[in-house]
Amino acid sequence: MSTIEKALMLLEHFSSNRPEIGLTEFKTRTSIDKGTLHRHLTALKNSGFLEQNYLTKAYRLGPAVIRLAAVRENTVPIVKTVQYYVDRIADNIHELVHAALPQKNGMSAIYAKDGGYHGVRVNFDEAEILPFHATSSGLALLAFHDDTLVANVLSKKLVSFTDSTPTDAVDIKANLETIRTHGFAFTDQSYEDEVGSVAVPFFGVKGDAIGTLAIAIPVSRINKSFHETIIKQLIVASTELCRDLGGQIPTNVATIWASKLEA
Amino acid sequence: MSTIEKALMLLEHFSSNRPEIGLTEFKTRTSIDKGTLHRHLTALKNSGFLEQNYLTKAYRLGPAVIRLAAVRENTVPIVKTVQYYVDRIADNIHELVHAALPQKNGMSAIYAKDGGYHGVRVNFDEAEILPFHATSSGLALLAFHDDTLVANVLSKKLVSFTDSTPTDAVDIKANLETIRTHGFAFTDQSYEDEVGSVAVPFFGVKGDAIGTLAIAIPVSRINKSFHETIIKQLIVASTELCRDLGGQIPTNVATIWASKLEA
DNA sequence: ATTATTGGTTCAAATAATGAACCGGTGGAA
DNA sequence: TTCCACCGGTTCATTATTTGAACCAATAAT
Repeated sequence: MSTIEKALMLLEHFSSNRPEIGLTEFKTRTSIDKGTLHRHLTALKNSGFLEQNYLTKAYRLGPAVIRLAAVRENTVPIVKTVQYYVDRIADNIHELVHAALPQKNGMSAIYAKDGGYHGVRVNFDEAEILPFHATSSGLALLAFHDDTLVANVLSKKLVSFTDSTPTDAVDIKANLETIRTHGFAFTDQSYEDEVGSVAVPFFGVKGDAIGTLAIAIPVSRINKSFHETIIKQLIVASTELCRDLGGQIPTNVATIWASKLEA
Repeated sequence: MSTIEKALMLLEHFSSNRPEIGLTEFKTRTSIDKGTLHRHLTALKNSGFLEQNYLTKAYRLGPAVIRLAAVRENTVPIVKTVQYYVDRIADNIHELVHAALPQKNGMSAIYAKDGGYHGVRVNFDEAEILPFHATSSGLALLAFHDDTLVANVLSKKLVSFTDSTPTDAVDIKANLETIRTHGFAFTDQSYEDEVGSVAVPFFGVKGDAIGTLAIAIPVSRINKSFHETIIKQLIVASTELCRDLGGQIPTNVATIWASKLEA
């Protein structure tokens, strides 16, 4: 792996939950040599990707990422486009809805809205990395992305988050096949206890999944008719979203989705 | 310079005006060897910082930057905080107002609003890099940031954009001194013909300038009383912004600003 | 059909990355 | 105070990666 990739991997450790990381903490998290780490962090700092808390010396993300995100959003306005649909679904079904994009090691929610006026809410931390194998977003993406990503994900150790987290590569492969035939993914407490989720992919110009729309619900509120309502909403939204983004829904998926909507 | 920094410098070439860049174009823009470039671009692509237009093979910014910006904004919500003040000023004075943060080679506008209902408008491209020496934003930041940045900027070649662009390091240093005594910076067609601008810095916890609030106006509309109105608005907004961000206005600046407001 | 231009690859030579040991400062604990 | 542990940061010989001129393959232009 190139030095560049090694250094950029360091940025993946930051999240809303962990906004600042010191040198020693990085060392324990990565088991990279302290000298090397310091050089990499300094390079990232010099490039504006990190800055240092001048009191604690801990590193946090720097201003360069803001500019880049603005340019990216100007180029491919996914966030802005996605917001409309997430809001719409959230308003309709009164649950926590989010859209996520794939990163190297999982999905990252780019926008979420909790339309709920329920007492029990699903907790949600934007910009957290959602593991591919344990979340409906991740599975929905894997199922409709290219096989190399699937192979890559399954070749690594599959962390268990709850008693229901699938950690067997064969099981997951079978599940991906099911997801392909159904046109959506769902999970039952595989990432967080008491939380189920449903996700559909949305597609890019090549007809490959470039992101997902998903809903997370406390398991107590899931029942068959609600499940069907949710799926229909997601399918409709994803269809319109693909149109907005200039994406192509693969014909087999389009067929499956059409039949779901009729039902 | 480290390989990491060299690779990350490549990202600076992207802007709203230039969202996609091919290998050969990169080569002409950077005069880095094609082999090296390709390796770097591939590393950035593998890390999610770039992705490729699958038809033209040109590179554009990737989804990783979106996640990072979300985390950064969650950590230090500058963009969100700044919007309120930019909007307020724009609504009051009906001109193009923007807030900018320093990047490696200039300022980058993170938010802009054109409050104008004038016929002649200043053109503005968000996420463009505004050179330090030719814009009021850049000068305002230099004047109140640490001296190493000033030395760094002045040691490089100072590009001329118009007939009025200051390109002499001594002149600029003198101007920075003036800016420090006035508490604000202004330029007259030094970056674009027919456009003048005024900027004030805002400060971080250490009392160092971490960004700027600025206004760009067609020179035809500038006059003394308007100039004074603008400066007052900027000073008030920056003061409140510093409070919101937990920043410290250096005492000498605070004194200067207070006297301006009384006038 | 030919040429120019594109993105991408190769491999010996040149250079930068690495990491064990080290430094200096800070904040307890004895 | 003295001691120790822990922090961020630095050094320099060893090692591994980066580099770039030449090359390849595919596409677009003439």
